[in-house]
Amino acid sequence: MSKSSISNSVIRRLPRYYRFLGELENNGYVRISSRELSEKMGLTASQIRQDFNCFGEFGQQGYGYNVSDLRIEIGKILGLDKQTPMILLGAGNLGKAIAAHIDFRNKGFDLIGAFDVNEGIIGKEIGDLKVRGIDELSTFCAENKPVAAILCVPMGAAEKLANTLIECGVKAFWNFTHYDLKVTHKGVAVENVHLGDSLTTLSYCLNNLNNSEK
Amino acid sequence: MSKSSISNSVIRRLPRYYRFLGELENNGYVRISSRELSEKMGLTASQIRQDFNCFGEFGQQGYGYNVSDLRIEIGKILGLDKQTPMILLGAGNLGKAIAAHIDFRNKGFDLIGAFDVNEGIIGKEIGDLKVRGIDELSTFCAENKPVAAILCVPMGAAEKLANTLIECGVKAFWNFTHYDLKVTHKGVAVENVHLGDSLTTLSYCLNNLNNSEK
DNA sequence: ATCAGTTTGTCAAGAATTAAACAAAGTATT
DNA sequence: AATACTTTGTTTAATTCTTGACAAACTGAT
Repeated sequence: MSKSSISNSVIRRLPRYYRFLGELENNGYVRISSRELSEKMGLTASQIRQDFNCFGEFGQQGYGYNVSDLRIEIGKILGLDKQTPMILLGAGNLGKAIAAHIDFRNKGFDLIGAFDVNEGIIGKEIGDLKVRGIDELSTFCAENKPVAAILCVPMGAAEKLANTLIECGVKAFWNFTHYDLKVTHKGVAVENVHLGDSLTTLSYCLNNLNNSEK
Repeated sequence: MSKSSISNSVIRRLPRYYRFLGELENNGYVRISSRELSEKMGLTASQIRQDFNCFGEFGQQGYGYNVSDLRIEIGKILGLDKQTPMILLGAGNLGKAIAAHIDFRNKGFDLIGAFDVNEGIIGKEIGDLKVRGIDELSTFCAENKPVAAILCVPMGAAEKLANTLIECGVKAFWNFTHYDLKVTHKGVAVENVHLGDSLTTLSYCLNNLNNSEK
């Protein structure tokens, strides 16, 4: 209720801070200054101090920041102390790979179900989950109350499915479809991934390498 | 040599413009105004006009933009008229899924090889490619001159592998590892994806939904 | 051909983001 | 305990990005 209006730029940097602090901790760092962190991360020390100050005063003059404490604080800000129940929609190549590849527990989520329409996929195992038919979706949601969903379905199915899920109480979408999911409903969070756009951007950068020098 | 210093914000929007223009064309649109496009994309018309103007004058007063022509122009800007040879490093779950899921040809690339260290994976098929052992990498590069690489290897292997590939002539990296690949070498393009950070951001947004209203 | 309406390209104002600067408050060593 | 050094939190300045405004130029209908 307190910390409204954190800028999007700051939010986008938070996961990276969290990641670097974890690595520092693993490498035995107990404390770190904004200057040293800025060198490791390729940012300015000023920006780091200002980012952290959006959420409170975590450092100490003359000392710097306690790595472990700061990491825990940022983890709380990111909601990583929670375990939001999440389901996967679309258990094809990509959905399966994401379910297997991501460490959900350390990202604030708990993957509790997977669904597909393809008869050839239904019943198969993904990790310790069995893929369910999409017809079981509403019953499952009523019983297990998932709050987040991964969308790995074809573009055409995305919008309708998202609306169904919202009716079932889903409040967060991690969207890998080619459909730009809009945040029309209030109180719903959307993260559009768009791997294709990412690769397209790389194409631009590659083809304009020589021009980029000022 | 002409169009230096296009801002990163503009570049990040280009793939989305290209995508939307493709959909418009498929839906039979011949022309579109910045105002109408802005409504569809959720941007301001002013921003769209200024973005396009970074690259030339593609519109016509009183008429708008020709959808097909504009799409082709943006495609050229993005380098999508090329077919840059690309290889995949790490053909596990994620690598396989990406290779299968992405339409490389329409993103300016051509996937010509896949490599792994795991004996259980070497020799398997990914699409029409056979996974090669990593020991074949330098020979393959010498013969086939790949210019881009997808990194889907464990974090610990990323940096060393990237340096090897740069020596082999690779100039663009699509990096899915947890390692933040830095662009130290001049003339090398890097696109770090970091799916974990994306999910972490979603966790933040979900846990701060109520606070985000001003 | 003229005229009302539309839409671009561009300039200038406004916001937002990033960087620099520095006093205040700590640390560490003598 | 005193002094030199370090580093934060915060203010101020610079830069970048976005939006608003409007003349110039075109369309399309009369």
